[in-house]
Amino acid sequence: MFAMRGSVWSRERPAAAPRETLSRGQIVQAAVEMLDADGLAGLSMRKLGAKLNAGTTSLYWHVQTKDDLLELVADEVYSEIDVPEAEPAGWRSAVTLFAHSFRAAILRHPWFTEIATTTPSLGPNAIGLSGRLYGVLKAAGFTGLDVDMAMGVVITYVLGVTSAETSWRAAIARSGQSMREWIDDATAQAAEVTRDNAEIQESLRARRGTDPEQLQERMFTFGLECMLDGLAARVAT
Amino acid sequence: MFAMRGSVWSRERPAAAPRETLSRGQIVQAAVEMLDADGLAGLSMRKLGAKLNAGTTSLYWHVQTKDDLLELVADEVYSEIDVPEAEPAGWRSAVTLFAHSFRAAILRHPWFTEIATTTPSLGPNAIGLSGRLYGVLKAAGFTGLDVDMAMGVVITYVLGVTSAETSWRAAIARSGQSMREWIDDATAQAAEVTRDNAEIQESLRARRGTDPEQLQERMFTFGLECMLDGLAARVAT
DNA sequence: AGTCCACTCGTACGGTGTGCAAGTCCCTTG
DNA sequence: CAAGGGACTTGCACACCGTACGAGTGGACT
Repeated sequence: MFAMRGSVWSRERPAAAPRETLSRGQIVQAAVEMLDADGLAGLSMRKLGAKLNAGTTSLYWHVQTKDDLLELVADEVYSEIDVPEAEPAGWRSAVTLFAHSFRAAILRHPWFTEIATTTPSLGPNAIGLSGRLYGVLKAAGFTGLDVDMAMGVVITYVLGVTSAETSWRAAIARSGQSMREWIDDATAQAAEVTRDNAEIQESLRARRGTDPEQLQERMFTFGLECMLDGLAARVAT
Repeated sequence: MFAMRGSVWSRERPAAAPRETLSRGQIVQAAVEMLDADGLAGLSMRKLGAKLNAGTTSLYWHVQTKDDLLELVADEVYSEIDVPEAEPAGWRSAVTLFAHSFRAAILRHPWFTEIATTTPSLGPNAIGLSGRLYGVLKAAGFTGLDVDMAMGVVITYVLGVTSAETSWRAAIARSGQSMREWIDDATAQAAEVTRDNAEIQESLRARRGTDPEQLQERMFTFGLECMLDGLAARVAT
């Protein structure tokens, strides 16, 4: 042929350029985007393949199963969470910041709770995070099993509260109603069931009108403070 | 034919017996049994129909959608939970008993967490339970929003901790390993990732051998006590 | 030039939830 | 007793799912 070996034309792309290939990181990242956009129920291997311009089953060379992928994706979220050092500001402040950072990450990725409450977190980021939190609590003066328990209790508290939060946000989104409408309906339903309890009726009426998102955050810190009070009472100063 | 009208044979069943028909309660009960046996992933409308000797789509006359059925089924769990009165033993004891009763119910129906962290609980049993808990806390001296927050915080704490617990139990069951093996593997994995953190290494080594189920319960009450300490400090005596 | 291996992908299988329209039974009314 | 109507059941079909499998392809090595 015309092009000789070594001529410019014979290798438009650098000859050594390895074939463009899918990678695990690429897949995980695309999955995160898709989850953020469509939620857990909206993620399918077929759609994910299409989004990456790849055949559906190509993904299965890089990832054993969809559940495995979800574990990878969940571990990605842990990488977004801060665990400050205990040093200058004290353990209580560090744990508080951690908790808020955790909550913020979850609210950015609401699908996270569904995965995290279903499969244990054993990815490197999750374990690394535990390690740092462990350090903070140990430095705070907790000893023996108390370190593990304090850690577990804080983590699961955050997960529990935010699960509740994301679940009703999702329910509202599913219903197609506005938040206001949905809450009014739910309150009406509650009122119906508890119609013989005057106190609750009054409380339901009283709470109407307060911003639920803000209320949710207040509750989060309220419970966190309670928890931390209890922990503080159990640490040898 | 031989049998005359009115003879015993012509109507084995009392003639007026209305056609045997599916009922919502029947469906819910069968679903609970199936869930207890096979977990959430093991429940399908087809299998449920078969179990009830009914066509699959017959169920859809009594229940709008599978998700609706799951809500009904979850609300059934709430009916198994005790909320003692605050009266003789004090609010703290009542809430403690409630929390343990809640946890016990969840451990009996591990699939519950997956539903409860996904969809808000608005069924009559759930709301009724909230009402009673509300009464306890109000009687304890909480006022205004604090009642709601205290209630929410306790409920979500229990849900959070037990979610973690059921999730690793399920993971073990899925893996086919024994609990001991699985934990050893997980610990090894954690050790690998945190290999440069001497404190954790030591802690991991120390915890090997303690019964994880018992440890889980200790952690549950540990966190609960912390929470209650914090709450106690916030209630006007 | 030939071999090997990392990687891709089309096809197919056995499931899933559920909309739809036809059917069956019983109770009520004429 | 006949006819009508509504409560309830059901088979079929659709669109979608996760993934096992085996054939294919391209680049790097010998």
